[in-house]
Amino acid sequence: MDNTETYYTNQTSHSIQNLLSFGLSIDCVVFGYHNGEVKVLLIERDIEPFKGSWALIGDLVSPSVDLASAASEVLSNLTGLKNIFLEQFTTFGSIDRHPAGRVITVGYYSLVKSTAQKPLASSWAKSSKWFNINNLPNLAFDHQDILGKGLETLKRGVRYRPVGFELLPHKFTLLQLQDLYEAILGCTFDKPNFRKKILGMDLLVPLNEVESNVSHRPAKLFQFDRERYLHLQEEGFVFDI
Amino acid sequence: MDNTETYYTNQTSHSIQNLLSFGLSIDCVVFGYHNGEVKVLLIERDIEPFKGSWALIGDLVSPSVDLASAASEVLSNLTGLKNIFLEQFTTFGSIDRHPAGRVITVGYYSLVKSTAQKPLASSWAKSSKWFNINNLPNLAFDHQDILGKGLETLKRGVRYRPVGFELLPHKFTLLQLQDLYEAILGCTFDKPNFRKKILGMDLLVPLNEVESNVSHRPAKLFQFDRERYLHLQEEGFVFDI
DNA sequence: TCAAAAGTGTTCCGAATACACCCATGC
DNA sequence: GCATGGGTGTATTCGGAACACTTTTGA
Repeated sequence: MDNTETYYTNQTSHSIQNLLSFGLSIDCVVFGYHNGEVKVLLIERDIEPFKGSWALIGDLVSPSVDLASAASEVLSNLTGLKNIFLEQFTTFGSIDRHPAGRVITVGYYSLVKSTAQKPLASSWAKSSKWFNINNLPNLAFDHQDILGKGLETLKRGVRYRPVGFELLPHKFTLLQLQDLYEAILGCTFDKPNFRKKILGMDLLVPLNEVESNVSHRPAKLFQFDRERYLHLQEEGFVFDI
Repeated sequence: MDNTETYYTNQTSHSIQNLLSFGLSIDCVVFGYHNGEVKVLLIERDIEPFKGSWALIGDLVSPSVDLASAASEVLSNLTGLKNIFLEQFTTFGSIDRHPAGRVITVGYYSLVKSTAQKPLASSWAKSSKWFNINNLPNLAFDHQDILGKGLETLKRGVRYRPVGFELLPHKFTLLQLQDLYEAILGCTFDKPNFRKKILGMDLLVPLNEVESNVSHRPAKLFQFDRERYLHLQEEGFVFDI
């Protein structure tokens, strides 16, 4: 890796230092859902810069690991969360976005099935907390922008792909599903029509189970059938709410 | 930028070298359209590695310029193209994607109004050429993947946002527009219905001009009204073909 | 007058909407 | 019984698909 200069002769100033002078980090917007509220997991920084500020789940990346693995590792190191939905959206590269130097960050977003447990395993963070997306604190770095873009991505994604189920327990009622969509998209749906539409897709498996401990008629529980979705998708079906 | 170590104490091996050992590049999938064919602009590499191979419009990025500016510069340096549609899609970060070391690349795609002119201004490339997207040569690096992802992004984008117009001349006929959509999406549309739908959106301004030199009834020319689109968008209108 | 493409109108069908209504459970 | 949410059925409306048709030009 000595004379990378020769690989790109049209740029005049590609010394080795220039070629190698980027830091790379990953910032992950972790979304959760509980009691009708869409939430984001943030950590409180216990170190400078932005000590005491809230921030996204993020860290620098080691050059020895590829991007997708790095994202999983960051998430698992800082929260203990593994094997959950994790997808790249946008890369942020303003010159001054990190006070320590030029750091590019790749934005990921993640969807968690339950916000009940405290997901922090071990980290340099003082604490972690779920925040309602409509009531966020000030964030470190440019994390406000990143979170905003991530939320946009979620809103778009949830309409055309069956990713909403990643935020619900495996077994859920149709009303829970509808409430989730209403919370994310900020609108309301007609209950009978929502049922017809979602059941008509033939993607939900009705279970022989109902809610319990509710002071009204208990609702049937359903489960998302991923195999079925993949099969339908191959035939040209497109999920659309 | 001496002791970045202290900023991220949960990672054990963040020496300065590790923090700073990423190369950053931009690869841009430049799309064009001509005579019913969707095309991609490629350059023939005149230097190692992959000398003689075709590659996307791409180059290393200097740490002193931000990501969006870098993308414009790469495009303009290698093709002379300026002020055209340019948008980020995905970032690629496999460990071994560049033989010279760890280089992350941010994928952009660009839409060009005419593939008629030879867009190469000056570069380290032997030549440049427009290739039909259905008849591509072998590509350098992981550019096959990047191009594929870029094409996916274009297909999705063209359906829900009025970006198709970026590939047509300012004045165009409805059939040209329809042919463009059919070429990109790989399907056919019913002519009367396509007209009704697109005109019903109220986004096209009919000009007092017609085609010339055609051996049939000349078609009216239209123009895309961007102001109108932005206005409608604010009212909640979503472009959809 | 013919070919070729521009451009219009009309019917039909299915999906989305808007509601009205009944059902099961806890208190 | 009654409050609460679960669950079903139906009439209406709207947009898209299919397709038949007329118009205008060059050769």
